[in-house]
Amino acid sequence: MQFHQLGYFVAVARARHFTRAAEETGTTQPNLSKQIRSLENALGTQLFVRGPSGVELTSAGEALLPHAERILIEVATAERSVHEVTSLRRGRVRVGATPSICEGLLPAALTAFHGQHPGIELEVSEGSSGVLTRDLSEGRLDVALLIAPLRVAAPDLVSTPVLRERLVLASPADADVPDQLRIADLQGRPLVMFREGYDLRDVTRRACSDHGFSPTVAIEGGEMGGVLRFVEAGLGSAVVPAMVIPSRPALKASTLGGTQGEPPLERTIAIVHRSQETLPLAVQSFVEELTDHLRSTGSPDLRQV
Amino acid sequence: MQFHQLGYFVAVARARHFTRAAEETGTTQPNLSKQIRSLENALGTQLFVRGPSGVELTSAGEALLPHAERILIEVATAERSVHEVTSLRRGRVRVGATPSICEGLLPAALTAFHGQHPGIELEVSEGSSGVLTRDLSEGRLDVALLIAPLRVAAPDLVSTPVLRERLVLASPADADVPDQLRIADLQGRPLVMFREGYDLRDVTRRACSDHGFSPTVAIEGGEMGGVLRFVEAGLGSAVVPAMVIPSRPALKASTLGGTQGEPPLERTIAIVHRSQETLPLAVQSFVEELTDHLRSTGSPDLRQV
DNA sequence: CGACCTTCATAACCAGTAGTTATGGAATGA
DNA sequence: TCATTCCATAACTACTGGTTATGAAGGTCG
Repeated sequence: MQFHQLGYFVAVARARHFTRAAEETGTTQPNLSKQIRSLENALGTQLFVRGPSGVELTSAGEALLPHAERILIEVATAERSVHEVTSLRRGRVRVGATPSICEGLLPAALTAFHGQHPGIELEVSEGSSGVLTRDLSEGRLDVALLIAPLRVAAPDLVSTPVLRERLVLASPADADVPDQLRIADLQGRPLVMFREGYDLRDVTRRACSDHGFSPTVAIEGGEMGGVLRFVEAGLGSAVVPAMVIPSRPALKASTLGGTQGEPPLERTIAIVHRSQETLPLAVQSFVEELTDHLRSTGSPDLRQV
Repeated sequence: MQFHQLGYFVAVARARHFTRAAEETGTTQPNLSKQIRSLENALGTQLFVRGPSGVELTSAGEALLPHAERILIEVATAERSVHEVTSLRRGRVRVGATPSICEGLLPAALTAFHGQHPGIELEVSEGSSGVLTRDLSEGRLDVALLIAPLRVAAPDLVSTPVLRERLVLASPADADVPDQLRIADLQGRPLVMFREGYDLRDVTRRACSDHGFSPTVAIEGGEMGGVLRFVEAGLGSAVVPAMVIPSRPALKASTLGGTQGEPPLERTIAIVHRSQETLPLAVQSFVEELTDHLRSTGSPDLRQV
C-alpha cells in the first residue's frame, strides 16, 4: 500500500468515476486503473465495482474510505508540522544567563526575538557560568550568555565573545568614595560579596589577589538584589556591573582601574552554545539574532568586542 | 514522502542507530541511509544528526515522530478494518421478509447465521413482497425472503426459489369443516381477509377468481395475528400458510387442492437480492447460508424446490 | 438495428527508485 | 597505532509509477 494510491482511491471514491478522478488528481486514467488495482491487490479485496456508468464502492471500499481520508489529513499535518519547525513558526529555545545579564541585557533581547518569532517558546534559566556551562554541555540548555573565558573545559561548546562590560564599585550615594579608584584602593575597604557561584565573586577575589591582597569582607552570600540593598544600607561597597547602577539612585559608582596604565576592570560576556550541526533551527536563529542585538548594544560601560 | 520511509524513520528514531534499525526493519543499512535521506529531501530538512556514536533527532525529526507513529498506526488500522469486512468479522445485512416468514422460517435462519458470524449486524424489515422488492431495488435492503414470482418487474434482482409452502384453510377447531377441500369449496364460505399488501390476500383472491368466483369476505384488513384471532373467534376461515397452524391449538387446518388432479394450493418462497458483484461479502455469505439453511428445512408443508 | 460515444482495462514502453553488494571514510576505543 | 564501529557512497538490478496508444463492453441516439 502506498500513499499516492490512497490519494487516488479517495479521488475515485469521491468522483465515482475513474476518468474524472484522473483529471482531478492530475494523472491519467490508465495509471489510475493500475494503481487502484495495485491497491486492491495489496489489500486482497476489490474496492470498487466497475460499471460502464460510473463505479461504486464495495463494502471493503467503504470501510477503507474514512481511514484513507484520515491518513491523508494526518500526512498533510505531519508535513505542515515539520515545516513549521523549520520555518521558525514553532520551537523552543532554552536560554541561560548569569543573574546580572538576566536583569540587564537579556530582557530586551528576548523581547526583540519574541516579537519576530512569537511561536517560539523561550525558557530562561538563571545561574552561574559554571552551572550554565554544564547545563549546556549536557543538553539542558540550548544557548547561554556567560562570562568568558569559561572556567571549566568544554570542548563541545562554541563561545563567541560579544561585549566587554565595565565593572564598578557600587557605594551608597552619600558615601565618601572617590569617583575613580585603582584596584589596590579596594584593600581594606569593606565589601559586600556575592554568594558562591556568582562570577562577580570570583572576579572580585581574583582582582584583589592579582594585586597582592585579600578583600575585606563586610557581609557575604547575597544574590544580586540583596547585595545592592546591603550597599544602599551602608554595610559596604560591592564590585558590580556598571549597568546596574543607573536604575539605583541610592548608589554611586566608582570606576575601577582605567588609569595610569592600569587596565579597567571588565568582564567579557560571551554567547555560548553547542557546536554547530545539532542545533535546532530555532536555536541557530536565536543565536544569530542575539549576537546581532548585543553587538549593536553599545554604551560607555558595554564595549563591543 | 513515502509510506515505507516513515516506517524506516520511526525505526531509526527508536533505535537511534541506522544499522540496528536496518536489521529490525529487515532491510540493509545503505538502503536505510538512502531512504532517510530521500525523506529528508522530500521534507526539505534534516531529520537526524548523524554521529559516529549513534544518531539524534533534530527538532524537525522530533516534530515528525509522533505524526509518523500515528500514521503507521492508522494505516495498520485501515488494513485491519478492510480485512475485517472481507473476513466477515464485521458488516451488516439488511434482511426483508413477509410477515408469515418473519414468524416462521426466518428466526431459526438468523440465529444460525448470527452464531457463525456474530460480528455481522442483522436488520430485519417486515413487509409485503411488493414493498420489499422495491426496497431491494433501491438499496434499502440487501436480501429478502419473498413470495415468488415477483409481481413487479425488477430486472436487477436475482430471485432463487427455495421452498414451496402449503397453504391451508384455517378454521376454528370446533367448526364443521372438512379436512380436505377443493378451491371451489371456498365459494360462499365466509373468509377473513388480510389487509391490502399481504401476499396471502392476493393469493386467495387469485385462487378464487381462477375458479370463477369471488370470495365471500367476512371481515377484512387484518395482520397475520389479527386474522388468526378472528378465525379463532369464529368469524370465518382464512387461507394461511400451513406452518402457522401447529402453534394454534384453537385452529384446525383443511388442505386446499391436492385432490382429484387439482394441484395443491401452494406458494413459492424465494431468496431475492441484487445481482452479483455489488453485493457486500457479508451479504453474499448470508445468502449462501440462508439458501443452505432453507434447502435443508423440509416438512410436509414445506417442500424443497 | 447499427453507428457512435463513453468508460474502464490492457499493452508496451520509459524513467525513476527501492533495494542489493561492495567499499570508503571518520570517529572511538583499546 | 590498529582494530572496530558506523554511516555514506557507488554501482547495479529489478520493479513500478507513469505515459501513450489501443481495445472491449455498455449505453445512446438517429
